[in-house]
Amino acid sequence: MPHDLPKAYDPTAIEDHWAGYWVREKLFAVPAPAPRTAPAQNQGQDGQSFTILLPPPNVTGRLHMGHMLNQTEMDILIRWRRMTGRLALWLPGTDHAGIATQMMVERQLASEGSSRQKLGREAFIERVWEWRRHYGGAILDQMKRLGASVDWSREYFTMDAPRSAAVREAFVRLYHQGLIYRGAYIVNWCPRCQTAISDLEVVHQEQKGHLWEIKYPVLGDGGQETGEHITVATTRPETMLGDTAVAVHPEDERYTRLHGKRVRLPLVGREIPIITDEWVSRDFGTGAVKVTPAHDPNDFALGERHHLPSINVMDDRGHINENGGPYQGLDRYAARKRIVADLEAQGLLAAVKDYTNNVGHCDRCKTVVEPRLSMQWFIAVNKAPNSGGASMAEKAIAAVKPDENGKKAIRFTPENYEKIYLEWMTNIHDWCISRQLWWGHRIPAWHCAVCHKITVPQPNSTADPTVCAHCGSNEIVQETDVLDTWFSSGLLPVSVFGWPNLVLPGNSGAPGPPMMGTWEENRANFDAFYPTSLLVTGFDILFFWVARMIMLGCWFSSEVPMPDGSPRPLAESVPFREVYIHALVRDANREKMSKTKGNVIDPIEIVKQYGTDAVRFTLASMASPGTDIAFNVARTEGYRAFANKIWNAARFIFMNVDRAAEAGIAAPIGTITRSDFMLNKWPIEELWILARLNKTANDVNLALEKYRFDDAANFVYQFFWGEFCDWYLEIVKLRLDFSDAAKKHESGTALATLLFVFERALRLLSPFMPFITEEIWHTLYGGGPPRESIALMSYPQHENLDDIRRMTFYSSEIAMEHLQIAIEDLQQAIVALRARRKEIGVDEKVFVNAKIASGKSRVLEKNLEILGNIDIIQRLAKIKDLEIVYFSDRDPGGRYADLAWQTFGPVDVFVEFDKHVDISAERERLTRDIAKYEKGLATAERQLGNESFLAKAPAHVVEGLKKQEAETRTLLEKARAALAALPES
RNA sequence: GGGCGGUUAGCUCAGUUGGUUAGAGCGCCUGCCUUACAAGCAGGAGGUCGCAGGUUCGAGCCCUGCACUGCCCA
Repeated sequence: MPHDLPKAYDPTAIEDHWAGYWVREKLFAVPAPAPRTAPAQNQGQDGQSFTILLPPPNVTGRLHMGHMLNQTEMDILIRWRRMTGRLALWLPGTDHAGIATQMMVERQLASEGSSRQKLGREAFIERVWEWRRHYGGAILDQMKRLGASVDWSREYFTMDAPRSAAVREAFVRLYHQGLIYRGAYIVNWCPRCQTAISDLEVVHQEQKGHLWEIKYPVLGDGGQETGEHITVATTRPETMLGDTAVAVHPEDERYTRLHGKRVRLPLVGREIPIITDEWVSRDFGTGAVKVTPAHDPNDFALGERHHLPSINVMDDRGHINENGGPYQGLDRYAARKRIVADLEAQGLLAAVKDYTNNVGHCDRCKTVVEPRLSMQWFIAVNKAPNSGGASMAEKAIAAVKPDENGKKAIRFTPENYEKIYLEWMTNIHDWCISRQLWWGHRIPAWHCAVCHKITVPQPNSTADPTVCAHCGSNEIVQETDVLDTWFSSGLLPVSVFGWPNLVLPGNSGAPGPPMMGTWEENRANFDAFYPTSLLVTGFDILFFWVARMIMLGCWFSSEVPMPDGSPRPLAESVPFREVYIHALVRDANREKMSKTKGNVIDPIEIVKQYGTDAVRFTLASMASPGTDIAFNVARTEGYRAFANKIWNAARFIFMNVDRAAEAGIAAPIGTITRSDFMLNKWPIEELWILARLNKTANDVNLALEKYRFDDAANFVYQFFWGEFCDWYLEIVKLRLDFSDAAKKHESGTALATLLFVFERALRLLSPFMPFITEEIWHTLYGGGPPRESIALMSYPQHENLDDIRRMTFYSSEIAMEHLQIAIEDLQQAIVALRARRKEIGVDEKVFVNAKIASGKSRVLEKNLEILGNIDIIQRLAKIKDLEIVYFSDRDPGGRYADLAWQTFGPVDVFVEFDKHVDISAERERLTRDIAKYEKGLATAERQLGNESFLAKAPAHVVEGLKKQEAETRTLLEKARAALAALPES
């Protein structure tokens, strides 16, 4: 089997193939567990499943760097857990994204000269569905291309039939529990989107504006103007049309005499009272404020307290309405101009001051939000349900707060998000869930034209009501508002596993809503996969989505009994057990990526240039919890080089497999074939690399447990490149001589170990770089791999070492440590020889004679180890004859003044060469060294002379410092002697 | 206005409960196309850990103040 691999790794040549293969072969599909049969069996309870729900991207979206980071992290974790033997399920899907999608289609209609109004609601919705069928899969296709190991057979959409059924059932249940109400409240209104938006969808931005001070004429008892004025300050003068009071602080002495008086509202002529309220800030503006309950949340609260009327002066486009008299029809900003001008003309404008304030903008379209009074639907998050018990917010707090034993049902990483979450949830306001859109889940409530009451279907009913539940009239029409998109995505953790079908009584054996499966299947899925194990997401949707999933998930899952039939406790009703919050991906200059700045990095473009694996590795290696990622392609270039390194290691290995085959040596993969267990028959590099592989596996596993993607990636990188390639491969070249029949056994066993380690290293790397490892792994098995994919193999674990230990005399930790020291000595000797060669200008290619001297502090056996491996030193440091001597031999006078020798840490080296040493360079180097040693020695001596230190510091610290002091002293002596021995120049 | 975080090598970041002379990748300098790899190999330079105090035998890490900077909430 010849292995013809191109010299440089070309990811584009293989990635599409494997991405398609993984999807086509359904490698990551997790079928529904066997349906549960009574009595209850315990299917998902032993912690063996590992489930992640993909934060659903907007159906209108294109993959950006944030998605790629998010998905890379999830894919690493799910691939890793799958390889460690867990039943690993990753559920993909998309979000119908009410406003965004509607905007997208409206824009399309506009370009055709049409509009949604012209089309009508029904046709418009059909048009959106059509749009979704055409373009809605784009972002998931990108995900497929990036190799995300999700179960595509379980793909969901927040508007599909099962999810719609869940939304309807959730709404009606909450309504009948008294937790959903309709009322006129101040909401954030977007005049462009023509819908209410939640507090979270408003982004505040500092903006330079003005503070207008307006004089309101004070009226006397008879209603006549007294000639006196009260001056109010406002940033939005146009809202004065809706003023219903002027408010001052009760203790503000400037206005005491005006308490109880009335003023005439300029331009409008309405008489309104002056009221007192402690909310008014005496320092703001003039200390007197106008009160417009219909257009400001604070004023609304004030109006409630003082029973003021609310006068809405704007329509849904932000234009002045019929209540604005002569200003009717004007846009809010045009009205502002006119009103200011008119006030000025009447001499009622006292002042105009520059003022910077925080203005709310619509998160979607950046239009300035208008607080506006309107009829909306809300969830009462702080209210107990009719049946009694905790409120939604209380449950959501209990799910995160440590209980009396310090246990948490949901754990956040990084931990500080727990505090942020609890802070928010403790101060949460009722959730406005209605949106004045057409695209979305239409609210299942019917208005009666006769009695004006609302009819909401009973739970567990699929039919829509035909008559009013209160008066029996058949003149009922369905509410036109739709639900907030986050309402449906908040239900996902339960709706993807068959809620509500599995709690509807009497449903056993009957099919649920379309696409939902049977009650038994739903139940089996729920038992196996709920609660999900982990949620990986960005902090930007902590409140939007994470918090809402916790609220809704805890609420609705609590009625699903445990597999054994017992009631579900809070710890088992949470939607996920862990939340990992990742950071923001910024550009190389740490700037937030934005379309307007033009610094957006398209992950697909980068992937095309460098390969998916390299981009994934970049993100992983920088994904330290809590730190933003400054994405720099220089890093990606480095990891493309890493992929290339692995590729070429594979080429080297395949070349040797081929050579061995020609010599009639078969090399089995995955077994170590040493038949001779004698210690001295085990080459030092084999034991060492096996130990390193083992240690690396351990480190990587531990790092991933803690979501330390950066550490995990770096451990693998360091092992593969710094240890496997740089040292082990270079050393093993000595053993791979297949031409010599006498060495057949040795070379065959060396190759077997090489293959053993390489194959495991590929598995170790696979979750991080799935494409290249899959490709090489399949090639390694020459078309007959033990599984369909490396991703289905087991992940290397620490325990593997026990087998190796049993096969050798390295049966103790101490022996392994000894081995570690021995190889380090060997490496140090090689590094020292190479450095010395460089210092004295030996040509890279030339083999020279050399000597090494090691100190008495090093144990004799170590030197023997080196002697036994002298060929390694010779090869790696290009040495002809190597002599090992002791310090006493190398320097009989004890003055260390022999210029031909140089000290490198614990070893002194001598390299035979006829060229002269560069005296000035040598002097510079030695002077620098001496300064460094002197400083180190002074520090050490000061510490060791301190009695408190000796008394209080732990023994190993004192011990270490003493040893270090002695070593530094020797190095200093040597350096001083060498400097003194330098000839004058 | 309230709250949270950050400041460590030229750049981007690690640094576990305070403990021996602070690490990595990239970049930089020097020399090499050594038949796995120039997307490579070998060697090397580079940091008074934002500033000022304090606690301690000992501080990048703990405390106080200051400066700069980012984010969230109102």
